[in-house]
Amino acid sequence: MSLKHAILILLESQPGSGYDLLKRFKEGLGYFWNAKHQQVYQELKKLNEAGWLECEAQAQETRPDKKVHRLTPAGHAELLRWLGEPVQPNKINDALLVKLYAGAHTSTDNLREEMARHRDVHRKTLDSLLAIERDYLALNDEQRTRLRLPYLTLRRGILGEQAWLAWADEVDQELNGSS
Amino acid sequence: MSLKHAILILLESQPGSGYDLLKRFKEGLGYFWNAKHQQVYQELKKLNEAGWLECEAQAQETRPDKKVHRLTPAGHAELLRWLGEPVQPNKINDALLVKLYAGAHTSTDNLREEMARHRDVHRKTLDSLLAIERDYLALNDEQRTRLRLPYLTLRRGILGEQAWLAWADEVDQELNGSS
DNA sequence: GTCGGCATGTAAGCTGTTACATGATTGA
DNA sequence: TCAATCATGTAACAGCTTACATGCCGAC
Repeated sequence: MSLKHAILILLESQPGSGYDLLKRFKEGLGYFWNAKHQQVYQELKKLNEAGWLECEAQAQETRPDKKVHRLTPAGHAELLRWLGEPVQPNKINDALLVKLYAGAHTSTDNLREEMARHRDVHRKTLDSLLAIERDYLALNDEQRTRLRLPYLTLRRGILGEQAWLAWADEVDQELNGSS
Repeated sequence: MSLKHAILILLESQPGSGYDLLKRFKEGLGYFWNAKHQQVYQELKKLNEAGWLECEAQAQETRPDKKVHRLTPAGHAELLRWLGEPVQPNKINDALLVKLYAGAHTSTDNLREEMARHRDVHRKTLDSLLAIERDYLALNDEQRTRLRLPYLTLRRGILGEQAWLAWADEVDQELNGSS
């Protein structure tokens, strides 16, 4: 789908190696697009073969060699083409909800533990998103204007996680009210 | 992942054909687990081979023959095993956010149109979820108690869609404020 | 001396999508 | 007569995960 285009976006603003990309995923895009290192390296290979990237080996003194990838004009054109095309609405496949749906076949304790595990994950995600938001809000006007669209994606994360946690409260109330 | 288990859950409460399952997906589970007919038929084949289902052909007068699948004891055991096991938190891959993140490379109009398209989809989903909720709330106590866990999954859908739409308002404000 | 970070990949397998394929019946 | 519903599949491909594989450097 759009891992290809996520990579093009990241390399458009700054050329880099597969390893660099993985770090950038963790910092920003990774909150709404996941990729493991194996997939990134494979995708980079494909993007090079397609002529959207070019690659230059860069020797380093103390570190292993890097392969620095940068967009070609064709890659830039492809990115613009993709941006002009409608994206498919997301399909959701949420195993936790499948489990809850069938929860009558298992114990309430089991469900409560499962919810607690997931709540921790969502709580931590929300905390780190809020920390990023604080940093953003402390920037000057010019920087905030430049980052206004990435900031909107951050807001999506924040509102989404808050809604998840509000839902988790409803679930806990229901599970405790009738244990 | 858990398409297998979603199918086991649906067949646990009521044996049925692949076609029946697809209808049931559309009515309930489909709001948080998607599957095309091709995948369902293939999965049914695998589940039969694994010994979790058994299958009986059922001739019909005016309609094509049906293959009715039902859980075996091994299938039931597998379902219980899966329910006792923690599920992985969802990974999110949201192409719309990727596009918005890179929105500086395209026009504001393009982004506004994209948002409008997605807003329609989410609005319609929310409406149908709210309609299901109204039906649920009109049920008697006994029925509501029986459906309380599926109802929680419905609530997840409702809260999630409402949060999405609230976010879309923020986005529109930002996109219109600086067109 | 061991753990985490830097840096890159291959290969097998599972999951999911798209395209192709068929054919009857019912209602507008 | 045209579209929708019923009913089932195969085949090729794309996307993603898991396991395997290597090796150096710096900090604690």
